[in-house]
Amino acid sequence: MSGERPRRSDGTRAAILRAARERFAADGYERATIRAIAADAAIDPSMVMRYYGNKERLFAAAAEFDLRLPDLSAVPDEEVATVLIRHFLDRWEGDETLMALLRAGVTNPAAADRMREIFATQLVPLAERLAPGEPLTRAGLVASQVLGLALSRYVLKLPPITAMTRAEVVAWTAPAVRHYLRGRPD
Amino acid sequence: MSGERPRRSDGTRAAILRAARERFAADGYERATIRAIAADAAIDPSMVMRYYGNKERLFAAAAEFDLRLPDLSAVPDEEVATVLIRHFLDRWEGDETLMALLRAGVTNPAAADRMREIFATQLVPLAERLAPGEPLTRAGLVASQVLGLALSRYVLKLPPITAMTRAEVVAWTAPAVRHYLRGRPD
DNA sequence: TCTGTTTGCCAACGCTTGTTGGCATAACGG
DNA sequence: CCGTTATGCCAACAAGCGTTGGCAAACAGA
Repeated sequence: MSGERPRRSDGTRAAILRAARERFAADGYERATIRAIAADAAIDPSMVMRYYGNKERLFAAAAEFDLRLPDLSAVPDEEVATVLIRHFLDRWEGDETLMALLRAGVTNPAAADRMREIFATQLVPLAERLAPGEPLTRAGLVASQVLGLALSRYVLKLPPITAMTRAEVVAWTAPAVRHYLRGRPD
Repeated sequence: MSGERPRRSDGTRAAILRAARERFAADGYERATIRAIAADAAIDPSMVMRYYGNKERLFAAAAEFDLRLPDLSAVPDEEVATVLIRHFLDRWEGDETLMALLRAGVTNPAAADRMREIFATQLVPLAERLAPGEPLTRAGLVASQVLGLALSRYVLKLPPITAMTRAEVVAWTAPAVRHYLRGRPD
């Protein structure tokens, strides 16, 4: 019932999805053209339409994403923020889907929706287990710091941020994230 | 030598610039069309070309921006972060140029350039006066937090962040910014 | 082997985009 | 007053976009 038998075109479908993620990540929603994606996947643009219907649905398929947040129940309190930031950096650098979501989410409502959904369904529950009250607010603040870091480092490439090593980034931002997770406002 | 005598078309020029800022802020660089901007300014699209040459130069003119960072030399150390965040919120809500720069900067290299330039020439000097060493790094970190906040609150509209009042935002983020300005990494 | 389906390409459509050149009219300078 | 310049609109262009329909070839099941 749930199992779809493999088709001969699965390779092409996967190539399209891979190329789409690349282009959306590099160029954003409007500048990533179906024609360019098709060229990257070495097939005809009309195939993209046949397999994914239209550009919007192609993006939806390419923007499927799991943060894969680790289980932090065994991690000592003082290290939670450090582990979390390291994990986010890994996800940003190891999977271009997040970049596609960020670049597209700034101008495309559906992409922004997906972004909200991801943080609401995946980060908030983690904050619920970790934080002493107000998990929504805390999760939102952590998200804002992580997103700001990604924006500065990977998209805008602010020189002071790109100049930092991974370890420096973690060391500097960990206290801020720790404050959002367990601290109190002024 | 520096004084350009006023032209009869100055009103039109200003209307174009105002409409351009609005559209770039709302839609980003590629979705903000010359035609839409011209319609908002109630003139013909060809006038935009005559007065600004092309779309890229129009954006450059519309994205002229001054952070107007206040003199913080008289502000007590503990309040510097609070004052700074409040000022950024003011600038973000009172002038759509910053939104135009953010929305455009994610996909347009020239806009990203301008963004880097603004933070480098305006925020770094302030960090040099305030911070005990490493002003570049500290300015970059403050920028990342402020940009992340703006992205979450004004662009992506993450529900937990938009639900916060201005005062709550300031109270929660001030300790993080204070850490970036005067604290030490882990 | 014959038949129907899947995979792929080609050519084209309707539309929107940035951009251009020409033509009218209004304002200005002498 | 006339000639020049500035201002504005109209019509059109070439290019690129998402999208569609049809046709050839390869495959699958009988």
